[in-house]
Amino acid sequence: MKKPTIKLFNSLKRSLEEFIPLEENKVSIYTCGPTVYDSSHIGHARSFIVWDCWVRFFREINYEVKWARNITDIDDKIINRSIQMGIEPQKLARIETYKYWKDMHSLNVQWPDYEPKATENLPQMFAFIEGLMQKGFAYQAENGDIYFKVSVFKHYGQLKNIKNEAENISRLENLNSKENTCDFALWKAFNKNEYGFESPFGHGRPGWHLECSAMIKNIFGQTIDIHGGGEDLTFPHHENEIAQSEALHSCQFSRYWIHNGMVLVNGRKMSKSEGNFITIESALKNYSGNAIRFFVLSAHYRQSVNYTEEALQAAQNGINKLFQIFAHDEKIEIDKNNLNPTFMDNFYQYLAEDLNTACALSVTFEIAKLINKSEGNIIELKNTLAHILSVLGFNLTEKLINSCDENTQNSIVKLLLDIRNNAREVKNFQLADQIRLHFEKAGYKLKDSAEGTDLICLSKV
RNA sequence: GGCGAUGUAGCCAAGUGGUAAGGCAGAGGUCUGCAAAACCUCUAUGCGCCGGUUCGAAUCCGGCCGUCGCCUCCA
Repeated sequence: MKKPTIKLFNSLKRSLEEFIPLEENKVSIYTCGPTVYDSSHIGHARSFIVWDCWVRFFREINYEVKWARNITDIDDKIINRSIQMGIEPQKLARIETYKYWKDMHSLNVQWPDYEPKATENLPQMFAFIEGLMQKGFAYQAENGDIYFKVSVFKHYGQLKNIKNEAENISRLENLNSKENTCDFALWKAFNKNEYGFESPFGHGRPGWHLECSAMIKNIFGQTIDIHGGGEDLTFPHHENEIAQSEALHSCQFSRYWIHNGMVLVNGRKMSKSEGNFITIESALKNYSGNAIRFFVLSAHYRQSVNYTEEALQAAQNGINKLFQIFAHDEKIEIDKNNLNPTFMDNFYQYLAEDLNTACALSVTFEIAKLINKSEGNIIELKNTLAHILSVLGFNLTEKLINSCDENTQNSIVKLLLDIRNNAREVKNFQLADQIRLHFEKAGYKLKDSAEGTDLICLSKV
């Protein structure tokens, strides 16, 4: 297969560019992960699904991908929440990390190759700060805080597109101990009795922006191919990452920057602080992980999308229609040597054009229609459809039919017992015994009494 | 105020010069014991508004209006 030319919208240049990796056939990609202090919501889900899809696509067209996605486990929010809950910050971080992993699993988001945590990279951060101080890009204020000196870094404002100093006025009026409002904290000093870590600069906590720069340096070195994140992170987070890393290394930090659009609720950004969020966990009560993924992928990743129940239901109906095709298959096995070249080519072209997943999804419906009409090579078409769905990251093991949840199973058992008791009443013992035998084969003994019929699990007696 | 997006049918959403993908919802039909699923047909002479460039514009240019994001923690 010929590798398609990938174009992606580089936020750094604000234009669509051909992707040319540093090393041929290799991609190093870092995406911003969560701050683990509370449940992830659909906005987070979108971001994680989009990066998962980028990575899956790169792998599909035979790039050797190294993907890192961090976990921010030091943060004021974690500390504040943990105080409220009366537990250690690191314990809260672990609890929330497990929940996050569970959400990622439900959404079929792949494990990244590296998942660095801030708390596990403190020495790297110390070294980073020391390097910046030695080069004159950082200073320690009287209160012990260490700040990055923005005025010394001449290339500040690449992502934000700042043209002159006057535009670069922060809304923050509080200088604290900073020399300039634009300067940002690399290290925040705290009293010994407050939560923090020992460092060469005293007791305190690292700044958020520093974390990503230090971990990227640790995993990938000075330059990576792609850095991704939500578009709300472009400023100041990503701008500051660039400043730190390029100041220290005197070379380009990330060659391409990709940013995903926001999920809106009633026209407003879904966010914790607005309180208008739907957690992944709660959405999964009504819709499948595949439906959430379908919802995300049916819009271009850079657009903002509105979360509505109607949209999620539409996504659920859409994905159900596609999976209906595999409803009677025991399991889905993909033979990569039996793919429809025309559809695959179209599919690749769409994804290669800045990951146009909406168009890529339209290919699946074209194939589905042919299969449902029994036109063409059905085995090849089904195989192609399954493969495309897997590249988009859908979970092919989610069964549509012949499976039901525990509540439904229990109610069906009750229904069977009712039918059997009705049969006994009308002396249809053949049917009653047939049902009894069926339960016994499944490992349950039926015991009739005046109070009704009890179900005894033989393996638990 | 600065920076950046965006406005396409009831809803979601593709489409950067050649005559409006796809999905959801809806209507009618085929099939069916009844359903479900599937299939067929229908659903924007028009892409926020007004001008301009062009043989030709949703697409390019200018103006206007609306919406959103960032500039403060945020995916």
